[in-house]
Amino acid sequence: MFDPQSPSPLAPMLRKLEYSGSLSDGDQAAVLALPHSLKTIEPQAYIVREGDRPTHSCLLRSGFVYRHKIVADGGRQICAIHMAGDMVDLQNSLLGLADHNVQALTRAEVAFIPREAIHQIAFERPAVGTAMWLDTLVDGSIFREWIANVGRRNARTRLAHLLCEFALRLEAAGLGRHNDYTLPMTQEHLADCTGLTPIHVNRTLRGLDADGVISRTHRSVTVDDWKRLAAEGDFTSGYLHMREDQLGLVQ
Amino acid sequence: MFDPQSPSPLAPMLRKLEYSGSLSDGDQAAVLALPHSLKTIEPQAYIVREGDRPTHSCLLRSGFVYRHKIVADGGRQICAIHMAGDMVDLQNSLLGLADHNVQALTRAEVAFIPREAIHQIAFERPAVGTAMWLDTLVDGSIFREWIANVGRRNARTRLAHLLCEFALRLEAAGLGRHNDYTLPMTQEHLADCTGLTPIHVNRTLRGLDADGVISRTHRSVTVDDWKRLAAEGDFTSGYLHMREDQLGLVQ
DNA sequence: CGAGCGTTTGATCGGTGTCAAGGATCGTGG
DNA sequence: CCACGATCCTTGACACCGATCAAACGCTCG
Repeated sequence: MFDPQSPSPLAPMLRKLEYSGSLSDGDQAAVLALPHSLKTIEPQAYIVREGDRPTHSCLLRSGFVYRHKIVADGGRQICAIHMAGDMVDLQNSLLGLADHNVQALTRAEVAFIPREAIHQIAFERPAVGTAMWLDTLVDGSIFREWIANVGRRNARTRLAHLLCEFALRLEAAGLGRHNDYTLPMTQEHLADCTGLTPIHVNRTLRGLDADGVISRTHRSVTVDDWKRLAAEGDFTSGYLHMREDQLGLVQ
Repeated sequence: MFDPQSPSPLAPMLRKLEYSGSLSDGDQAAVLALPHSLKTIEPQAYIVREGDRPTHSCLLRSGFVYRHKIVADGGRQICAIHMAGDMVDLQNSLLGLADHNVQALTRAEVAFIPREAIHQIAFERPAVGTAMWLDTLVDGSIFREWIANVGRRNARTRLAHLLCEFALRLEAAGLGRHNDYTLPMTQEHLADCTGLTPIHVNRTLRGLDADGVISRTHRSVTVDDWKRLAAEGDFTSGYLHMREDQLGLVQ
């Protein structure tokens, strides 16, 4: 069922779970041996729709997905972006009724894990349970920061902040470097993350570019002046609750 | 230590924890017997400040508290309001480093519980642990709704939505009725919940009042037309994840 | 090489912010 | 019980950030 010689499809999960300290060999093996089914999701495809009653959580093995809500006038608000290693659906599956949509940003490889298996391992192995609980608390911390971002910052600050967050999370996930990374999002996605229109996102990004804070080519972002970007974005990394060694040279 | 005849100071905790089904007598007794120290917090006093390393969670026994962040230009964004029965500080104390402030809105009676005791009961009694985990997930769900509220709705819709949320949560907590309740917040607080200015909150509330949707006298809100308020606020109760019997006659 | 999607640009509009000042209400202390 | 002071609410005029509308451009991928 699980061959310890070859990397398990669930291996990306360990990185996030070892936030609060490393797991014992037994805990790690138990995580990697969780029952699951692998699936590839096409770009734009929905993983969960608001109103669904999902019975599985999913681990994102590669690619990007985002959570969003649609409001009355048709507007879309993105409330989270997830990348390889993230547990994407504890929120909806444990609560029973999905209160938001989860959609693929790029092609994504996921592993669906039955909710009961998650629940079981959480309480049979407290170190794993604690790690998963903390993971949901970190998600909550990022939600709070996003509330402040869209509620009380202007367009330029919002975007600079978002770029800083992506920089650190991508670097921690081994998907880029904080001062040079590829963002698989259109300006419309950025607009829906920040509560702006795509037109204004465009103008604002060009402003950051013209001022020498960042450079952009297609989807890749180069941070020319990290300290300035962080200052413009009112960004401090505390709310991400990363370990020292994950923060690397930044901050 | 704990006299089952008289109500324990921790009794308000049970209401929230029994969301996912009732707890056994043993679980209930264990919750009520958690070590704790009682304290009264004056209005405006801080319970946790950003940057603190809190070692205790606290149960809110009476009164109201709010979570907020201060951004670079001095603006304040409130990201949650808590009322009697809520566990206020799982987020900060379990994560270690506080990423936001928690402040008293009114005089509040709280019970501080050591973080280790929370952690211990969560894993010794899976039903309690599950209930606490779900509680943090519901908090997260509300955060997501607030992101959408400040990010993609106009002033009138934001405020109507907020009033609907308070209506249901206050009623569920036994602190009012959904169509007639007292709100212990100033218009400045409402502004900081919705990412608006107090002046615009004032104009918008007057508008809702003039249009016969609500009536206001000092801090009390009467909902004259619940269906209309919910429609104006783009409000559906799903994201609150309340039990059927808590939703009462609404929806 | 062509089609489609995403980006860029300009002109104008409107919702919300800002500034300033007056008015109501509540809690406090005499 | 009344007077007072502080806080909160209310109102108006004006400014501005970001939205909206419209159209052209350019890059990618098939």
